[in-house]
Amino acid sequence: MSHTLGVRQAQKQKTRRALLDAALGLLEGQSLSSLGLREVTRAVGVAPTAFYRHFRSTADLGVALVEEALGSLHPTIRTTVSTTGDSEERIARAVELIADHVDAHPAHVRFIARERHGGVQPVREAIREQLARFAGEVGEALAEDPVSAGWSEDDRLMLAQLYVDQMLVTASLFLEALEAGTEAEAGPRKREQERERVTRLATRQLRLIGIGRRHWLDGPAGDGLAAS
Amino acid sequence: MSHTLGVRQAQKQKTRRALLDAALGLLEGQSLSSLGLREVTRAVGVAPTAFYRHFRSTADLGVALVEEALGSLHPTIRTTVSTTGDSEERIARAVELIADHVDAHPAHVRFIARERHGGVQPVREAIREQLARFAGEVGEALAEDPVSAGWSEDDRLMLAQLYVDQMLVTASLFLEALEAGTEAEAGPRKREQERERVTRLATRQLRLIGIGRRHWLDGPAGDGLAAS
DNA sequence: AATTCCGGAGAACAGTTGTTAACTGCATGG
DNA sequence: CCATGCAGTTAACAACTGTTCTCCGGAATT
Repeated sequence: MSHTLGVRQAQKQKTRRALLDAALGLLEGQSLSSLGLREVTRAVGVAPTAFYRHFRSTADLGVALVEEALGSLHPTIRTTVSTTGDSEERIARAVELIADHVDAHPAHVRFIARERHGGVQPVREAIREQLARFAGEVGEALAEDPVSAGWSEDDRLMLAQLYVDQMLVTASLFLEALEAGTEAEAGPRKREQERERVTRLATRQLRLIGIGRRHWLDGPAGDGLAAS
Repeated sequence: MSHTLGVRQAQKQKTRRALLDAALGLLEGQSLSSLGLREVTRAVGVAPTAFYRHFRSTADLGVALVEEALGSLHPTIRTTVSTTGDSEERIARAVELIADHVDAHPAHVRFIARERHGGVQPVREAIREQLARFAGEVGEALAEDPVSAGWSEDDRLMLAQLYVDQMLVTASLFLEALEAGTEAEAGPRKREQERERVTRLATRQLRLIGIGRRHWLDGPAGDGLAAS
């Protein structure tokens, strides 16, 4: 099997990595649709034409970045959702997991949030596809949870999508909190505060959704309260 | 009062409008950070330098677009949230209102979704500010709703933010549904189907949130079910 | 050991970009 | 009616873009 890959392909993948990393760095201050091919190669210290040996265009590179940012996340999400324990504990663990992920890979998170609705169609498509996979997997995990016993698959999927979107919203908030501490002199003091604020907010939002989930099958007339 | 504005300023606002409209059109296929000043003026049929008579930069134009897209939406949202009636009816009305707004102003919706996390900081800021105002107003409206009686302001605001984010997610889905019917031969048949699908999805998600809302104060141990 | 393969370099292309300066014509206010 | 103000024009600038073609050197294959 893995026969150490040869000096040739090793170097190739090395500059490929350099291109991806440089692009990700440059994308902190702009969107993909304005990222120039030359800009990337210049940052790496390589000739513009070398770019074509790895990607057809910057859009192509963007799709590769999507794979890198979301592709390896599927097992993590699966195990997080289908973990056992008290409802409160599971929420706390999920929120903490999101916060840690944003801390570890802020550029990836920013890239996904930015390009999900960005100006490059193939990239939007790639993100949509990955998120749909997430929703499908969360939906499957919900099927094995007694709280969702008796739910139709349609309902499980609508909740799964709610969870996935909520995850993205929360990740984006954590990212903003991270950046709030990088604003000149504001210092890591405010960053900590903001992080705590987002944690509390996301936790309570997930809690409310969880409550709605537990009473979903109480019956259409079982809510006992008319609104106003 | 309004003394017919003079021929001079009338013409100025006319080209200003043309610039804004042309930019909005061009932004359907790219993001603001890649929108060129010359590109806009060329689309209008005006000299590049004329741009400076109206905006300092394309970022400036973007901020103006944010105002235009969200500024006039505050009264609509306020009345929608604090409308009376059955919970189901209110949800249906809200979803329909979102769908109609996307139909009427698709370019505005796409712009906001795209630039909310886009590469131009002042525009992100402007959007964040408007959405925060929305959340605040929804929070106030919730205070006058008996369903949220006894809620802390903090809790009202966390629900309001959940509603606002959910509104944006739903609007974005309706926009995708709209575009699904513009893909070559797919025809308005699929568009209608997709629109119905999104309507059903958003309705049930709001329903679940509403259920969670009604049971929010049932007490921390009142959920009667342990999760797995 | 000789030959093929291929990642990267170099130079050149036509076209684009934002910004400056000095101008023109016309509605406006005195 | 004349002088001012100002939206829009014209021309030019240096810098940048994506893409093509030709070439080089060294690893990979035979």
